[in-house]
Amino acid sequence: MKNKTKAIRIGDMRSPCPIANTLDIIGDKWTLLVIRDLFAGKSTYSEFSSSPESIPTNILANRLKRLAEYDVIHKTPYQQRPVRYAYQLTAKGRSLGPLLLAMAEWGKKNIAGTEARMKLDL
Amino acid sequence: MKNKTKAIRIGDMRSPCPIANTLDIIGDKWTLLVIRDLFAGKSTYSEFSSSPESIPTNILANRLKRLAEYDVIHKTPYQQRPVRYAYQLTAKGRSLGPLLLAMAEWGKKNIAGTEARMKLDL
DNA sequence: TCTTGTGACTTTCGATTTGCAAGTATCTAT
DNA sequence: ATAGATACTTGCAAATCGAAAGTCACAAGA
Repeated sequence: MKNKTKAIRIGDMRSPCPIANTLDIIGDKWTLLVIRDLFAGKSTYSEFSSSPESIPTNILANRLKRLAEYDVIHKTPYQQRPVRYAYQLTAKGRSLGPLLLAMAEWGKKNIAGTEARMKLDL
Repeated sequence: MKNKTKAIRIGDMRSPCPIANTLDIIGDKWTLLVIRDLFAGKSTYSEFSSSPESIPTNILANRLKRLAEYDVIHKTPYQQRPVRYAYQLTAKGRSLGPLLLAMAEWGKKNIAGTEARMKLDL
């Protein structure tokens, strides 16, 4: 079976620029924090919710949906009765490691008072 | 004289995470496109405006202001009569090179139809 | 069985941000 | 005097955000 992930349609792109198109997937205040949590080993809705930044639940649901549509993460039930879901990074998602690392490095060097309390498996 | 750039106040941070705090400066659809343009050698308001993504002028003004406040870029008049301004990356801004590179690489590898038409001096 | 609790969302709705269009200000050139 | 360029600012409707409350499925305890 084909995987049914959404691809950005070339005609709908604001430009062919790889940076612009990447921003259309992960360019906002919250998405990369969810990705960070996934790299930190978190995988459930409630684990993401309990991160220190307190992402609103509706935003979290929206971002998880978008990331799944673009095949950056995938959602699987890890138990029945009651159904519980786990989100995991796809290969595409894991390849965001260097980007996340570059961002963390920049923040640590350039923003006073920042501190990495979470170890990421980048 | 002291430089009067805005620092993120520790008490106002949503968390001490370097990634979260970096996102509060550059985490949106447009900011990194302006940074990209700067790395491509552009420096004026009209040059940013004429990029293929067509950033709205009010958004552009707002982002340039924010980036200057956080000392990522600085604005200098490059001529009088009439006054014309040039924006340039600071050292802090130039150190975003690796992040931009990581983002461009991810986009090229993972989003079909993207193509780098601009060469950046990262 | 009734009630409480947990996980995973969805809905509501006021506040904020976006983005298109038009307007302002300064100065040069014709 | 009028037009054109650069660099913005303003107005306003539409989209998005975000805090809080509600929904749904199931489990476990009283």
